Amino acid sequence: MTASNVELATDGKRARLKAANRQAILDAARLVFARLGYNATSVRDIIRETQLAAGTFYNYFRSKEEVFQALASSSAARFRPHLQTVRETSNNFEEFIRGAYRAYFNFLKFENSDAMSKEGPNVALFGVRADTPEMQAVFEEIRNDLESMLGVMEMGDVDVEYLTAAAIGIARDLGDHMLQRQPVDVEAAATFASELLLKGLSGVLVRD
Amino acid sequence: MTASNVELATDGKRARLKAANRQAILDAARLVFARLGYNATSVRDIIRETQLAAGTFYNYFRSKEEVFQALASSSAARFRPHLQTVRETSNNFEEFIRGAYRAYFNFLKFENSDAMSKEGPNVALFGVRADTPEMQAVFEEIRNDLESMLGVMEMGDVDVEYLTAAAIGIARDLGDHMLQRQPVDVEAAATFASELLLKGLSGVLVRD
DNA sequence: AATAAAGTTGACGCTCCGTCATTTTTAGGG
DNA sequence: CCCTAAAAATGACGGAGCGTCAACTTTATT
Repeated sequence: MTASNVELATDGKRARLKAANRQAILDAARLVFARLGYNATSVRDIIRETQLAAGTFYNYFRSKEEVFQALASSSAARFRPHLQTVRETSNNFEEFIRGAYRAYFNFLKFENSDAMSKEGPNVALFGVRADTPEMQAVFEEIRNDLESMLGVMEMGDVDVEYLTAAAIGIARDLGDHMLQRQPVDVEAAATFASELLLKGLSGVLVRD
Repeated sequence: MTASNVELATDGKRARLKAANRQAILDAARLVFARLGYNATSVRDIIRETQLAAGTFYNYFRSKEEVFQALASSSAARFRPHLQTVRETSNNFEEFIRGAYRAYFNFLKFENSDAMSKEGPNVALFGVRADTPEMQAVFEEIRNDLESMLGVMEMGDVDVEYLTAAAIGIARDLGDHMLQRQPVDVEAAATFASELLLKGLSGVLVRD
């Protein structure tokens, strides 16, 4: 290794190119999935959109599914900081719920504003039917949030797993319908979901 | 045509065989989807499970997608009578909601008890990401139910489309989680969903 | 029995799959 | 600067699935 290690950020041409190629494949996949729909897309369609050869694809991903999962994971990873901000700035359960729905619907709106997917909306996060570790992590994260915030309050008990599932189910389907309306009204959807869940919570609480 | 038309139900060997072949393909598809998962299944995998030749498949369906949609439609069609019964035997909004969730979760339990799908549960109805006309019809049906039942009551206004979306979203995701628990407790899930929605409704009502 | 109509069949040309031996590119020591 | 080893890219290859179609078989009709 040379004494003066000038390039710190990129760390050699090798790694730089590798990252660039990987990203090129991801970008191409995103584009082609949007253009043809996931099912109709072939690995060749994706690789053809890049400057790379067919075989090179398999140096980076094992299959079309794996690229999709990588996209889904990255989507979930991009969302997590938003959720983190909401968690930090919320002073109570209600604020957290409202903030989380607003953050998710906003995220959905912007993720879907660039490339319109052919097979329905929702390239992003929950709408997608991929169960990547990253997505499960978001589920667990929300579940933990709900659990701790409800625990702090002087309230009865509740099936937190079901509550989380319901909260996410509402987000998914309401999100789909929100995106189909013109113009897309994030606040309206967030308010609807929040009110429903907050009031509904009183129905599923079991007093000790 | 012969004067004495003995066979009324089946109406000739031609039609009988056609129906049998179609059903054989559907059965095979259901089996193979469950065995390999939808994405990994090929048309050849399906046809190989029958006594038919490859080309024959295309006399009945245009693609794997179309078989899947047929299965999804039939699932939705099987569910509709259950919903109809609930509608007829319910005396008020609350009974309808409780009955509908119970009916759906029950349906889900039995539809998934025979063949375990590999790529997650939910071959049935909503869990499936196919938007067949038959499925949209169920959405509209529920939407109409909610609209008319809420209209009859002396209550405020509500965004019925969003309410329907939320109700179905809850059903979908709660249903997934219900199926993963041992033993599957339909009543618990139905109660949870019903209480949540019924109480939640008061949150999304806008007084006139 | 003869003919028409409907339906089945499997082979065909095509595309995509994932692999792999070969070639090209980069890293780093002498 | 050069030379070797490791890393990575390449595209051709065997295998499989795709949807079609001309030939064939089965059913209906007169």
